[in-house]
Amino acid sequence: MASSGIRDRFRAQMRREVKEAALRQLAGGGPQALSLNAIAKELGVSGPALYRYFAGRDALLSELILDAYADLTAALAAAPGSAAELAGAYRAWAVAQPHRYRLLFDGPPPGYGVRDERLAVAARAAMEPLLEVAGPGQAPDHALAGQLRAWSGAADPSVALHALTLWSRLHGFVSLEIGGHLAAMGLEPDLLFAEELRSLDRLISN
Amino acid sequence: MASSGIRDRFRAQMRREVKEAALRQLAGGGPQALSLNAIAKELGVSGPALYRYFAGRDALLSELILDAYADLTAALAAAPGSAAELAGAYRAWAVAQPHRYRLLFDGPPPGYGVRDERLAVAARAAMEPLLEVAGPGQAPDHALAGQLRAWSGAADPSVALHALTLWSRLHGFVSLEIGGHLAAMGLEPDLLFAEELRSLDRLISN
DNA sequence: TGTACATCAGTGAACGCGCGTTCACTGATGTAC
DNA sequence: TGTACATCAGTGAACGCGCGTTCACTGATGTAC
Repeated sequence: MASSGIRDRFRAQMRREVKEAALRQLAGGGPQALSLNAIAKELGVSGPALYRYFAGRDALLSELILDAYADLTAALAAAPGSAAELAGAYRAWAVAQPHRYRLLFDGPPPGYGVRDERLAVAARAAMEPLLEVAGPGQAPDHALAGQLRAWSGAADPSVALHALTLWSRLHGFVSLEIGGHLAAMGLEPDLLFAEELRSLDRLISN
Repeated sequence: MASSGIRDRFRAQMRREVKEAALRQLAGGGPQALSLNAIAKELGVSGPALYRYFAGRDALLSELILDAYADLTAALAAAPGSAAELAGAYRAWAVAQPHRYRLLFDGPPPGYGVRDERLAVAARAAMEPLLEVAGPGQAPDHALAGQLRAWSGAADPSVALHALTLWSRLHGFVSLEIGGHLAAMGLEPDLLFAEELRSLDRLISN
C-alpha cells in the first residue's frame, strides 16, 4: 500500500533525523529553543532544505507533540496494573525527558498557533491507562458527573474523577520536580514521591 | 533616608511604568513575549532609553519575578485561616494572572540566566501561609524528615509535608486549569475545584 | 533673585545576531521506454 | 542493456523582521552659589 521506493525510505529516514535533532535542541536549549535554522546546521544542511520534509516550523512542532503523546501513552500502557506502578511510570517518563513533558503540558512554544484535532485525540488517549486503574468513589456533583461522562465515555463518573485527580496530583508533583523547585528547597524528589505514592494509594483504593 | 527629589520620584514612576508594560506584554504575548524594544515602543520611547532604568532584560525579569512572589505571598497571607480559603486564594491569584504564575513556576523564560539569592528567599516566603494552615499527620521517613525540618524551620516535619503536599496538589490543579487542559476536556474548572477542595480538606484535617 | 553648572533622560545610528520563509536554480538519481 | 526524461533533494541569495546592547551626543531640568 505505502509506496516505499528508495526515495521514500530516504525521505522517512531524513524526517526521523530532523525530529531527533529537534528534540536534542529542545532538550538542550530551553523551551523555545527550537529553530529550523539550528536544526539544519546540526544536520549539516542548509536551512531551506528542511522545507522538503516539513511544511514549516509549526508542522514540525505538531509532529513532535503527537509523537510525545504517543510515547507517553505507550509508556503508561506498558506499566503493570497497579496505581503505584502507573504513577511511577508517569513520573519516570517525565523526569527522563522533561523537555518533551513540558512540550505537552506547559503550553505550546511561542508563536505556535495550530489547532489540530489530532492533538486532542492524542491527549485523550494518554488518559486511558489512568481511567483503567482508577476505582470508583463518591459520586460527584450532578453537573460535573455529566461532563465527566462525556469526557471519559465511561459509565461511572466517580471513576473518571479519580483518574483526573490522579493525573492532577501527578502533574503537580512532576512539574515541581522538573522545574527544579523541590531541589531548590533541598528536598530529594525520590523521598517525597514515596510519600506521595502512599497517599495516592489511599486515593485510588478509596 | 531615601533621597526623594523630583528626579528620584520621576525615576521611580518610570520604573513602575516599564514594569507595567512588561506585564502587559507577558500577559498578551505568550511566555517569552517580553521584549525591551516592544516595551519601549509601548511607552513611546526609544529602546535604549530603558537602560536608564534597568541594567538589562535579565534585571527587569528578576524584578518582575520578585514582585510576583511578593504579590502572591501577600494574597495568600490575606486569606482567612482555613485551608479551603487558602486554596481558593491560591487558585484565584493564579487564574487572575496566569502569565505571572507561569513566570514563577514554569521556569524562567529563554535566555534568562540569573541566580539571585533573593529569588529563593521570596519563594520560601510564599510557602509560609501554607505551613501555617497545615496540620500534623503521620511522621515521614527519617531522611525526608530531616530535609523537611531544614527547609521549613518548623519542629514538626509532618506539618511541612502536609504543606508541601497541599502546594503540589494546588499547583497541579492550577497549572492544568491555566494551561487550558481542563477546558479542552470539556470540564468546568469551578466544579472540579469544588471536588478538589473536599479532598484537600480531608488531607489537611487528617 | 539670577546665573553658571552639573546631572541625567532620551535620541538615533550602529553592531552583530538569529529567525522563518520564498525563490530560482543545479545536479544527482531513480524510472520508463 | 542503454538512453532520455522526470523527479526531487539541496543550495545560495534574498526578504523583512526583531532582538539586546553600545555609543556619542543633545537638550532640558534641577541645584548650588
